Amino acid sequence: MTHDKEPVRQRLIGEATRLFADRGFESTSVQEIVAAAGVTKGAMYHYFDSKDDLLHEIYGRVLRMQMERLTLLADGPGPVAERLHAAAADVVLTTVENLDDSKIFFRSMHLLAPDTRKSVRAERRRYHERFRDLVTEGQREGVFRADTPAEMVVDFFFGSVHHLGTWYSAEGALSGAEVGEHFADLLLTSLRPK
Amino acid sequence: MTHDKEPVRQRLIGEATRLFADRGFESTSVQEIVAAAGVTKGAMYHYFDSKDDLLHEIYGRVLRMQMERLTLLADGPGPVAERLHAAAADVVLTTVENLDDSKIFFRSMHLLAPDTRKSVRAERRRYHERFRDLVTEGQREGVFRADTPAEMVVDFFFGSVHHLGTWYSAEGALSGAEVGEHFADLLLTSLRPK
DNA sequence: GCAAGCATACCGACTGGTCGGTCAAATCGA
DNA sequence: TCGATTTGACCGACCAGTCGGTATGCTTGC
Repeated sequence: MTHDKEPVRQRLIGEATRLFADRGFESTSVQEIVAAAGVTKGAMYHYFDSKDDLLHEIYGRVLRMQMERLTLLADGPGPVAERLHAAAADVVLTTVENLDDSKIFFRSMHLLAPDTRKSVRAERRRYHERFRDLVTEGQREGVFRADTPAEMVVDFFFGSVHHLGTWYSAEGALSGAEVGEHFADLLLTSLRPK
Repeated sequence: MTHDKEPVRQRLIGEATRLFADRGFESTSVQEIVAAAGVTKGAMYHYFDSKDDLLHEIYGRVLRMQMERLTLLADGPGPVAERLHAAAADVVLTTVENLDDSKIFFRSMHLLAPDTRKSVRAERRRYHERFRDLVTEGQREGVFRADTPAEMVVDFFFGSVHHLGTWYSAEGALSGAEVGEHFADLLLTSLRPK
């Protein structure tokens, strides 16, 4: 049970993610987290400065991973429509595969300390901008309609992605990859010139 | 100051909405709410059973209003594409005009007592179903593409709507009506048959 | 006189965080 | 090689403060 080989720090992050997604950040006590991880509060405060710090770490992990994958796909070869399609489908897939992270992300943002929140927002913004650049690129080339601001298209799409956590279920009929294909399809279609 | 003519009950709901949207449900104490409304806890617990009950009331108001408007537009005259367009633009507009409600809605759902949450979910579901029926209607008529499940189209669209609270600002360049038009446009375009 | 509409005073549970201490492993000096 | 010393990982008891909620009583208007 507790003789899990996974290091304590990882276990704390893992259990915290599960609990935060389930009950929310504020409704989860530090006591519950450390109990779930099979350690005590002393251990947690040995690895993290505060409960906020723990949450910050969760955000950091997600942001790093998503940015990495987007850069890879966006800077890859092929026409812009294909790259956007791939990036869109991929972000849906990784979101579904880390649904707990996603739930926490958009539910708890406002609970972060102001400075932390600012840095998370900035990181998120860079991500959105990279995505938006794909849209504007296609608009310049004329393969995407240009009468809707690229910024709004991105907000439109990521709204859908962020809200996967409220309805998607791994036990449902559709796999993450399938939803990704559908979403990417809807996005690309909505960008078709008239 | 306190001699506001607005009845205490309304004032409590109003201030609670503002505070919940700002700091979140769990980070807002009952003390803060009653202070903002210029009364004491005795007053609040006279009108509401609990803090949860207050939150429930906020959900109820939003749900009732949105359902009412959707029914009016969906059951109205005109071709289905126009009705869907109108309904989509309208829900964006009302969301933007009640942005605090929207923020609370998707951030605090998981904090409701299980029974309450269940009833909110059910109500929300009926709303989605009415919206979805518009999509299937258009698919049957052949004016919308049918290779994407209507259910998913609805989830896709309402993800975007729900997330308006995270990026839309009344001080921004775009009015609620403008965003509504753009969103409805994107939705209708994404449904165009090939 | 009697509800309805509040205020005041208070309770018990629980919170995030601290702090002194333990214990095994690594490092070091001779 | 081996004892001494330091270090990192972690425990468990304990704060001071805050929370949602309640019990009771006053004050109006009818």
